[in-house]
Amino acid sequence: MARTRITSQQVAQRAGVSQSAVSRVFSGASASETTAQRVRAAAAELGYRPNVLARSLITGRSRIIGLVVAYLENQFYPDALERLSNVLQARGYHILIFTLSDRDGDADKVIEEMLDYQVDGIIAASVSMSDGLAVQCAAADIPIVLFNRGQDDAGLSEVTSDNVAGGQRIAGFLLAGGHRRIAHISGWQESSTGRDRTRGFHAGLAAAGQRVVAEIDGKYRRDIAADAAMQIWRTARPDAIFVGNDHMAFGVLDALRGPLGLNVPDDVSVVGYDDVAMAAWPAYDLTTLRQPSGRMVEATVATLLARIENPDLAPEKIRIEGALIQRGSARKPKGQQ
Amino acid sequence: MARTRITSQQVAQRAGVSQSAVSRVFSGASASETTAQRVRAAAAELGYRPNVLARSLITGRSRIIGLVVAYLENQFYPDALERLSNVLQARGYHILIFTLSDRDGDADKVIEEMLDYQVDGIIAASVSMSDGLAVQCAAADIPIVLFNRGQDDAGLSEVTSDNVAGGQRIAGFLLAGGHRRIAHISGWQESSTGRDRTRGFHAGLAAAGQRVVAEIDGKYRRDIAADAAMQIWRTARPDAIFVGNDHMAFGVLDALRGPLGLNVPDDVSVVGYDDVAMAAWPAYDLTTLRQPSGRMVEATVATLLARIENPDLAPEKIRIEGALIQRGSARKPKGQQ
DNA sequence: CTGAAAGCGCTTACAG
DNA sequence: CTGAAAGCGCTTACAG
Repeated sequence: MARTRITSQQVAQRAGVSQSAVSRVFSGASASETTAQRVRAAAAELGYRPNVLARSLITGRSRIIGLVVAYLENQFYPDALERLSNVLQARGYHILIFTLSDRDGDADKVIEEMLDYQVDGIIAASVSMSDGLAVQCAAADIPIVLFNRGQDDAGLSEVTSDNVAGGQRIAGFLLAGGHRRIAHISGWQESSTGRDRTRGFHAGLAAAGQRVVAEIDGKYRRDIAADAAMQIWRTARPDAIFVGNDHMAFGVLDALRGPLGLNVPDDVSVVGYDDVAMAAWPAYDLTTLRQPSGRMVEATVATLLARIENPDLAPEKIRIEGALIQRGSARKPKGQQ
Repeated sequence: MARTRITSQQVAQRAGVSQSAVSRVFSGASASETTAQRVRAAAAELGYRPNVLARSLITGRSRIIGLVVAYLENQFYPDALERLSNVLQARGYHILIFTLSDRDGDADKVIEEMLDYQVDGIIAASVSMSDGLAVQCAAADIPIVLFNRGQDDAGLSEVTSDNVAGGQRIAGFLLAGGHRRIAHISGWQESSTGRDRTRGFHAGLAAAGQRVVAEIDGKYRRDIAADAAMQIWRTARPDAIFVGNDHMAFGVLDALRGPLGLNVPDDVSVVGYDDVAMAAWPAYDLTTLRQPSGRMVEATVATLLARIENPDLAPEKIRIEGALIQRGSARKPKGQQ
């Protein structure tokens, strides 16, 4: 069976008009009402729909947004992906997905493939990228926005929460709760989010003349974080642990309550970062700093589409405030319920 | 700044060959070694990469696979999505994502949009589709495979686990464990997976002269399932509950252990379906029937690409066996540890 | 092996 | 408003 999609030519023939006329009614250009009706009737009978790829060849707009994702096991990302897709779909764009097989590394190679598909813009979630690559995209005039990751040097747009302020906030909260032996299982220190949260956290402790009693890089991996929790407990006996994201915090809670048989928060408080849906589930009931995924997605799409429509716009660095969500995994400050 | 991608024409000029020659070396057609070298050198200097969209216009192959997804909050799907993307990417295809905003409903509209993008094939995960639509895809000669969903009437490919056998297996397991008041919070009964698991479960109970003491449709939603658990406990006092998927089972466990203060499995056993990563986490430690996501993905890609490359192939219905994974949420049969 | 030419399915000036 | 024509960036017979 041959692949036989209907073309505008065939519609034109059936409607008794020129192919250009058909194109005009489907691209919203001017056409008389009678022409439009005949074209639409013919198209409906034939089941015609314009070939988006052919259109994009001439318009230079594919209406495809390339999305690089990793860490899909961290609920924050599927959630963001779904939101991004919905918002973009509503605005007539679609997402072409690129996953990173080996964690870091070849974001660059993947972006080259995106360019092959003539994407109108790129969203890189939880991914950094080489400066050379950023330059290449700039040269090709493809707007990029980093989602939940920052990069100082390159002139890229980025949308993050205020991770430094968040880390600081958590330090203040733990201190106010009377914790004095505070440990940290950090987010991956090769990522801006990991570094910023840690930096803010340190600053918050330092402001009260304190410092962490132990610190290990959890690298955003559940298993590494769980091991880190065991080790930190054995060596430092903390009364609180700030974990660099919720995904790791769940592993930490499991390790603390399971193998170690500890009571959270009586023996030790645990605070995460993100406020993914699971953080509210009774099994974890995790105190955490919310990254407002919905608002981050809206900002991402807004700035990306704005730059697609107007390439002269400068890159933006957008920082969204998040709230501390107090649940049961951390002792609360006195005088507060 | 104008969008200025390099074209094969420019490479040809720089290399001192014809545009066809450039095309040949990049499409793998025959070319002399000297020509190939000059072309590659010129391309490298200019940063040329072929325009995939232009290529697909003439070859009739976009190397884009449309993927419809929903239920991304159920970890089974992001996991499958990541696997699908990796496997397809390795074979030179990429995924264009389409999310369903309102649960059921307009899978059809979304598929029309996919056709506009000239996708080479479609994977519909956790989605059914109207027969009319299936016919339309057949007419356009676009292979479709339903992932984790079946549809009897239409001549579509599908990849599922053996849900009937799975439901039956779980019934046998619970019976062998000495349970006698068995309840069921079913997977969505408008979906083939939900229906099949329930059917197998009923059959398994019936084979031992038993039937469920209570049953509510959880519709694959955590909150509905949690409410159902409360209601079933109040009205029927079951000693075991089979929940139609893991995602709901987590909510059921939270409801049983939290508000109801029950001990699982001493007061009541709980069994899920899927074996998502979280099922192995200590907080849930869920006994469940594994759907082998990796094998399902491989089968999906294999059958889809086979039909893309050879359109005469008939649709396949592939059923993959899953194992029962015994963990701590359900009492085990006597004489077994 | 190689170049000139036709053509994939559209959009968009250009005349009329 | 409308049609004929050029052209988007490629691939692929067709001659040579």
